[in-house]
Amino acid sequence: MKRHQVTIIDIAKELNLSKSTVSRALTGHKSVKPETRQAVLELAEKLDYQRNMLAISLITNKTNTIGIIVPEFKSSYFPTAIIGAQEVASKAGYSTVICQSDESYETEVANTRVMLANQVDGILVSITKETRNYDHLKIFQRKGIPIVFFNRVCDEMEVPKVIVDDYDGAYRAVNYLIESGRKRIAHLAGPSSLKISERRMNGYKAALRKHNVPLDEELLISYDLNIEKVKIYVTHLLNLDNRPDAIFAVNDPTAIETIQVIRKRGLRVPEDIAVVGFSNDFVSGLIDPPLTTVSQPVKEIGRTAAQLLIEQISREVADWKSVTKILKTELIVRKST
Amino acid sequence: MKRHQVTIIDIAKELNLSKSTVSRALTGHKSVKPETRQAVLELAEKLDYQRNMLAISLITNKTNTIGIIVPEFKSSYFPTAIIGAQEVASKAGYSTVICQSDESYETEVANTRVMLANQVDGILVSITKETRNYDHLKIFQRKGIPIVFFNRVCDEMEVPKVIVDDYDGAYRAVNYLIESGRKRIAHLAGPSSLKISERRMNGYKAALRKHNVPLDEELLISYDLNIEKVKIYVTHLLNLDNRPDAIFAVNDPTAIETIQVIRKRGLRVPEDIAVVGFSNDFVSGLIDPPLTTVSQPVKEIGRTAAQLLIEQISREVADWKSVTKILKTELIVRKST
DNA sequence: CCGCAAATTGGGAATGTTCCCAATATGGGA
DNA sequence: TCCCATATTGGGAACATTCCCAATTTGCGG
Repeated sequence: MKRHQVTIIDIAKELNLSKSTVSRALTGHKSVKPETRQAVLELAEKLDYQRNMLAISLITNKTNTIGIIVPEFKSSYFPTAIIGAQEVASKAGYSTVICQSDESYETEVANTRVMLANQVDGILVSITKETRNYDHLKIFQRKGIPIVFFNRVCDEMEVPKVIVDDYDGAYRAVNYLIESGRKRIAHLAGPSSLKISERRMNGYKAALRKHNVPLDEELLISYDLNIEKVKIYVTHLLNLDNRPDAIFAVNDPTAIETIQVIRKRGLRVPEDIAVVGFSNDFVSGLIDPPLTTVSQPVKEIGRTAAQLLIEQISREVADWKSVTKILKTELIVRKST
Repeated sequence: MKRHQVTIIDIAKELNLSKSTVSRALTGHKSVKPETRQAVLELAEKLDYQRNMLAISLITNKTNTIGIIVPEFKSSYFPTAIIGAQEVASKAGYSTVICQSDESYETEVANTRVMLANQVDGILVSITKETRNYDHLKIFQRKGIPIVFFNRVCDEMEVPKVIVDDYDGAYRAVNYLIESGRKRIAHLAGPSSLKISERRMNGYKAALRKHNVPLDEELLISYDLNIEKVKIYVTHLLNLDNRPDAIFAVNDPTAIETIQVIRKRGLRVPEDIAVVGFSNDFVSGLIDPPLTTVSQPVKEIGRTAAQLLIEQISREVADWKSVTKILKTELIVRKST
């Protein structure tokens, strides 16, 4: 399928003008006679003329595009964050290229190549659970292309990051469990490669400590977020001699799956075991029983990240302010506790 | 932020070669001495060289990018379809630009401009519920840029489309309700601007007809998919002298909201009123009660659409085969009926 | 050692646009 | 009517790459 594009030269020829004048008319430059501009604009409209951003970007060295790399689309989390980011970006005249790494390091690397080749002006990244090497992301820094992390951040890079106060959220959730009388609280944590897991785990530990509940290593399980494995771990917890009376899950999908497993075993939530999640996924209020969870301002995270990124892009000099914005969480108590 | 890019000319200078040779080495052309290629490749690697797709696309008149325009990201439907489409696209060497029209006609038009300006090789579209004028989409046809509709299609354009058998799915759902003893079945339909609503409504009517149940216009309500309005309509239905004993909703979010409203009124689902949805959203099996719904092969829809699009792109002549692929649905019976 | 074909490399146009600088046109005051 | 300032327009380089055609080098048989 080869096709011919309408170019400013076509318009110029038709109107006996030079391409320079047409270009000026189209970009709204002042020094062009009103009638001329009018004529150009009309003909452009008539011919369905569309400016070729490829050529423009090639010259201006700016694509007005930001890239977003997220690990998955399964929960409502990333789609929601993306909506927030797009909102801010499009208001600032940027379009977005979205890539989904499918929790695979390989794919993430490939995605960064796509972004680089497409000359994005900056990227927003939330890394995969597998990512341990950050060379593919450091390339952006080296090339002077701004990068902002959100949610799943890379600690060894000095760039802006947007996260929520995971520690505090987890602390409050576990604190609530203890204060409502739960004695043995298990934590189904995320992989240690993610800072997010670590912070939530620390919040969990801190709450136990505050109430002088000794940490029982048996009740602390890290897993790789592969949802199928939840069954194994929860079953294991239920089989303990002294089984837990509450489970704090690292995120909502995990909590939801945990509830399913508990129920299949004939136990009741929350009577036998309370369950708490993290993130307040769209589904969490709808399931049975409605899930108690720590809510995050997800859209706001996307907005903030985009804002930070665009700020960096429009900054003249490369003084990466390595700000870390920490947004607040809120404990939403529902029927699962 | 101005930055300098590493170009093939930098590499050429460093190695005392011409840019032509470097280009050939990089693109894997045969007529270049192995040692030369080796040297070029090594230096490129060392300098973090990335080919500038802008320039390449400008010359080849091909961006290897497909655009995807969807109305929303709130349900899991479109994210899932996008995953399917991306899967096929990236296997074929295409990257994707995703735009979300937020159910706004204006935004959709703006999105098509972005796609055009970015010279996408083709687009996948699911229109907004507001879209009634299709000029912005017909531009693509006129320019010879392939377009494929999925889910929410435009009937007045002769291009490939991917849909599910909505009629049949709705028919089977309503048929099931009748056969399980329901007498008065209401239908909370979508806006008449969407063919999808029409087809589902026709399936509803056909099932009634088959069982000689007269169509009660009072029980047939079209609404604009603005989820907040569900409350008004369902309340209205519940206030009828002869209230329905079943509600067939046009999609899952509507069905879920319907259940909430029914329960707030102190009625039970399914004992008092059965509810059926459409699409088998990720959440549908998790809510209370688990929702009976018509499942669609969503990922497969995305895959098929992308496949069709890429076929069109690689076709030499513009013989738009206006095929309409109709995928099968399946009735998933759960506890809400 | 020469000639010729094959292998390898170089030069320059072309892609569609912006932007700088120069060229031309316009108009008002002397 | 002429001049000069201002308004308007034109010409060409530049962006990074590909690709065609031409130029140069290489190697092998005689």
